[in-house]
Amino acid sequence: MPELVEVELYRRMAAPLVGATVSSVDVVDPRFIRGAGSAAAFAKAITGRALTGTDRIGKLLLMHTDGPTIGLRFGMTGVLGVDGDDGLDELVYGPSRRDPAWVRLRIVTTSGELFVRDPRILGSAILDPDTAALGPDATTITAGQLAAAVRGSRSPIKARLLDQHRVAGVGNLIADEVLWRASIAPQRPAGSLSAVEVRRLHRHVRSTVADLLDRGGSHLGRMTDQRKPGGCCPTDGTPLQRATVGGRTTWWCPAHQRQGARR
DNA sequence: ATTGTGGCCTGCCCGC
DNA sequence: TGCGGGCAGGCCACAA
Repeated sequence: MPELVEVELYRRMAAPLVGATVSSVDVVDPRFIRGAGSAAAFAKAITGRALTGTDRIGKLLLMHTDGPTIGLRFGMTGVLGVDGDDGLDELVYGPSRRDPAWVRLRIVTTSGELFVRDPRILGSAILDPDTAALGPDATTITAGQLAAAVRGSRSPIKARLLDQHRVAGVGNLIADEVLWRASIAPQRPAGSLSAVEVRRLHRHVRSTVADLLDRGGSHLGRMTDQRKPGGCCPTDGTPLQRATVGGRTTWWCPAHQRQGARR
């Protein structure tokens, strides 16, 4: 599913359109538009505007104009296309087909066309999204910021990583990969992590996200393909365990991600 | 304030 | 062969 990694790739696809002008907007499915105003109001607000820049905070893609900023969220199955070219071949948990009926939004510009295909409509488009509520982006989060996000909480550490208000950009697959690499059990109360563990977690958040960007997908981690019944830890061969943590399906290695605090 | 839960939305896959 | 149930999870509304 689109996590920070996919959305960053989408942003890079959209970046060449900066400088172009929006010539027309087709809200194919009005359910895709969130926030105040109707689909018609959305189209009217950005038609004729010049695209002035792209940005990304966590999983939120921002396209600035000389008017309102366009915010795009991709949910779990959303894919961005530019000029009819899908940048990503397939999404984990997303259908591999490319049914034209799943296109929910189309923005035509003087330099090319941008569209969002989202079968389940879990994504959305919104004007001038509230970005203040998002936590620091996982690609650049500092050790101090992560420590603040974790401190004093009884929530499972995984739930804390998934909370976009605390850390922006980490989704279910990245969270499992990070905790696996950091040798921290996902259900550990966040506030129970030692200072050493928090620093270790911070290093792994930053390095894992960078690594997954290099690999080109949040599903391309070292343990991701073992997140299935019968899957084993790539490091020590221990059968991975599965449970719901923070409301999400969670896989971890019971041997090297132990419940008790370590070191 | 924090923390947890259910609903949205639909394609896909398994078992009958 | 068709059908129903379960599952996937990002995000938001809502409850305690």
